[in-house]
Amino acid sequence: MERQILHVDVNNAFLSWTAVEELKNGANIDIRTIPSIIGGDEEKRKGVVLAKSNIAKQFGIKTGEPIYFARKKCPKILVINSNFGIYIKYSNKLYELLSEYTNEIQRFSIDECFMDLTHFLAGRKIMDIAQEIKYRVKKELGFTVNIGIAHNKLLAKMASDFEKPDKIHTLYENEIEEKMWKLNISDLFMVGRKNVPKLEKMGIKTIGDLAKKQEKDIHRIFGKYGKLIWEYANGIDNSKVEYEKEKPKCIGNSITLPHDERNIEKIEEILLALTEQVTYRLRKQRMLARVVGVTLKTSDFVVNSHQKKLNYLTDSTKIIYEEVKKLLIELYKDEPIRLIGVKVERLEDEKEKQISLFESKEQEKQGKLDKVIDELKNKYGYNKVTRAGKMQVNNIINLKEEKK
DNA sequence: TCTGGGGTCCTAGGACCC
DNA sequence: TCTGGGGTCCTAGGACCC
Repeated sequence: MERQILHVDVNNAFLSWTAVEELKNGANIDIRTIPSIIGGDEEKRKGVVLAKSNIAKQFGIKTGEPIYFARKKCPKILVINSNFGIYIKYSNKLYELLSEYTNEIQRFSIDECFMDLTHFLAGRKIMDIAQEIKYRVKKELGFTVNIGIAHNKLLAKMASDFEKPDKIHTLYENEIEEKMWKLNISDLFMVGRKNVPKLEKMGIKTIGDLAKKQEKDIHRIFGKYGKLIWEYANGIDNSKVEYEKEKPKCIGNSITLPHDERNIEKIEEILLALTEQVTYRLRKQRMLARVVGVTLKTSDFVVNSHQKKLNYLTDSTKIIYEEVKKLLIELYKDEPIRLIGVKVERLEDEKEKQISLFESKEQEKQGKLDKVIDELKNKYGYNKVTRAGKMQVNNIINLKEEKK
């Protein structure tokens, strides 16, 4: 049976949500109607465009580019600092509304959901449901969405990316040639910056050009990735809407520093703050890590990483900090550091842990300490309780509220 | 020009084993 | 002297997404 899939995508999400929040608080201009962008803090060297209004887009401003460029393109642009608390609030509201239509919903990102309505149509036409969702989101939540309708996720996602904003598009198998094949190859999901020039050199300029190539040729040249994008170009995708909440496969925390840093003690202090946040989230997930890693980016944007597989599973702040500190020291070559990152991976459920008869008194003590600190953080707020003593560090590393 | 942060997945090369 | 092949595991790095 053909599946009935929707992809719901919030138009200019961070900017729209900010507009809604501002209007609710009595603002008299709607930032969606002027040249405006949402960006990170330029003073802290996080000055990239995270979202833009449609008018900003007309000036050629692109998501991901430095705010500095955006100002060159449009000197009168209004720049608003990002505020993730707001985004999570509206993301949750959207999710709740969509949940009235099916429980087979996958939160694909903070502003996108896939919905499988195959078993939830209740005699209605899928187009009617999409129209109702679009209307209700606008009326009840105050922002617009694009909705793609198709028989699989890839085509639904491609469809929602057609004309914007506030539009519904279908992309059924018999419409692929007419609606999708004419698009530039860069418009295909999973075809990014690095592979576009390679494909173009092979004479592949549109999605249709890729679709018409021999699968085996693309597979041979690009490996597994080639097979994937060839199938996508032909509208083939059998992946399911993953509506069961999945456990994370890795947890990481990184920060671009306000200034390049070459004082190793300072770097270690930041490393501790990052580790503390990562292990706090790890314990919150009730998971244990087998691999830990450190990433450094130097002032000239060269990225180096070191990781290590432990021969045990742990969620201990102290143990993981000691490991990543060793990795940092191996990695660090007395250069100015722009970014520091910590991550844990090969995660396993806490309950999988073998109960070690030989767990030392020291390990036991650390586990209890972590638990006490976590409880204090939960009670008084993450940044109020910390081991990475210095306020400077606490000020740059903030825990964003978790998604629901 | 000045370039975030959080993820997932894949690949290549080297170590090591039989 | 000059010398296998296959498999697994580990690590580093990179592509892609939003």
